[in-house]
Amino acid sequence: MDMETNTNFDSPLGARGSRGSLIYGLLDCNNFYASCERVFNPALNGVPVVVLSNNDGCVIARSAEAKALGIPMGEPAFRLKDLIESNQVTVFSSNYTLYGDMSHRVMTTIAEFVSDMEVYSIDEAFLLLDGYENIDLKVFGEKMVGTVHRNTGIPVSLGIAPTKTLAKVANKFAKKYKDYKGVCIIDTDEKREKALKLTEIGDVWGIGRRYAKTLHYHSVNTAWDFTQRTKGWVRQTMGVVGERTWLELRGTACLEMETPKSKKSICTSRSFGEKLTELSQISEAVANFAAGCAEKLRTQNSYGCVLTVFIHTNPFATNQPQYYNQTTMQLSVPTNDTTELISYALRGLTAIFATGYKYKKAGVIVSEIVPARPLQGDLFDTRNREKFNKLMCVMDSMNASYGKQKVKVASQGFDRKWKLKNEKLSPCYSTKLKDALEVGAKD
DNA sequence: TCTGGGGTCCTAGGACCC
DNA sequence: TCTGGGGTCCTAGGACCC
Repeated sequence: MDMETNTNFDSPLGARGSRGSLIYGLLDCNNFYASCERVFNPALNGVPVVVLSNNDGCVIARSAEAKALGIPMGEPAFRLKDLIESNQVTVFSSNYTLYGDMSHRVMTTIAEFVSDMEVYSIDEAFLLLDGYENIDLKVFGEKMVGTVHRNTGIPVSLGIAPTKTLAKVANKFAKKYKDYKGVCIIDTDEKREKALKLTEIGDVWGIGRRYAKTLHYHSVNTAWDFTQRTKGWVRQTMGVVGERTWLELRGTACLEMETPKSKKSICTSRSFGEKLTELSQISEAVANFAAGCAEKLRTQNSYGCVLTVFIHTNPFATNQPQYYNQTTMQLSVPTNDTTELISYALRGLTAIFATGYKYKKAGVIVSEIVPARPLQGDLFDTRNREKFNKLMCVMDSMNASYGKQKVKVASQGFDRKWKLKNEKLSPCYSTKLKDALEVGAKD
């Protein structure tokens, strides 16, 4: 359906109707990374801002003004050079320390309003609004949205509906139409129908590029078209995952709130700032990736049993010889020890490294993660685990006090040829002072 | 010249076993 | 020539998410 056919363009679902069984809320931050950069630099309000991925590769966040210029999500930065210059777009390298801290502030504020929440990503949380039947959800939602904005400086939007997938749909409307004041509620079948008819099938949560193409081929263009197909057809075409989306869009909740689980796999990987050809250079990078995985494991108090190393050349450089390889090792004893994971990772790298290629990226993945080490280890394990455990504790606490990477293992090196580019990094406004205070306190 | 990083879940097919 | 059937486990690959 065309937007123009709507009489009320600013809030196409019309006035609020009588309430059905509302349960789920989805609150997410508007243009999160760009908004974070703005919080500490108000001069950026009203002007186009974009944030680039690691290595200053491609666009991963855009302010409304940048979107209006037609800058697409995921576009490589080098292709946007002219557009950026001619429109004076402010460009930032991604600053995950800043975004992580701002995210925490937002989530903490939401938690003051809703006890049952699921932090779904760095900038989104699902809320369970069961038991809120007797309050005006529109008023409640607007208060929450306003408070988050006031307390953190980050603008947010809230969608409320009977299922998670519909809450996602509602959220898009809350973002798109000013009259909703940041909160859109789908609480009747009429609104659901209207919303789904205005929603492109590819914009539905759970429908990616691939399925969108298939569905368009079958003349399914809107979320509403999709819901009008039979369950059997959807099951056949898209499996159980598609069937769930179909049910959710029809108002039957099949995705519940999830409790945070410890991760099943942990990956640390990067593209290199410059192409690497020498095993020694890549070893340094891989040692750092392994160290990164070890730290993440220790943070969540767990141990890995399997380690994978991979390396590859630049797949976009089609005129150059390509190489991709990976190897996976079972570890003799579950571990989160930096030195041990590094030694496995380097052994793996040596096994898969081939000379004569220009390498672009490498990574380390730890999987089969367990919460604790089994009491009965490997009988032939000769490592003094007690000692290394203490060493790791000391390393973590020193790095916590004096800053990341101050203490590390020799093979992590100082050369850092593999280091990524981030030429337009903003200062860590939100954590700089805190870090200084923490160092001071421990001094 | 220059194209991110970190996850999850599901399915199909092969190996293997009884 | 004829050549079971069912279960489990593992893995690779494909799809999705932010």
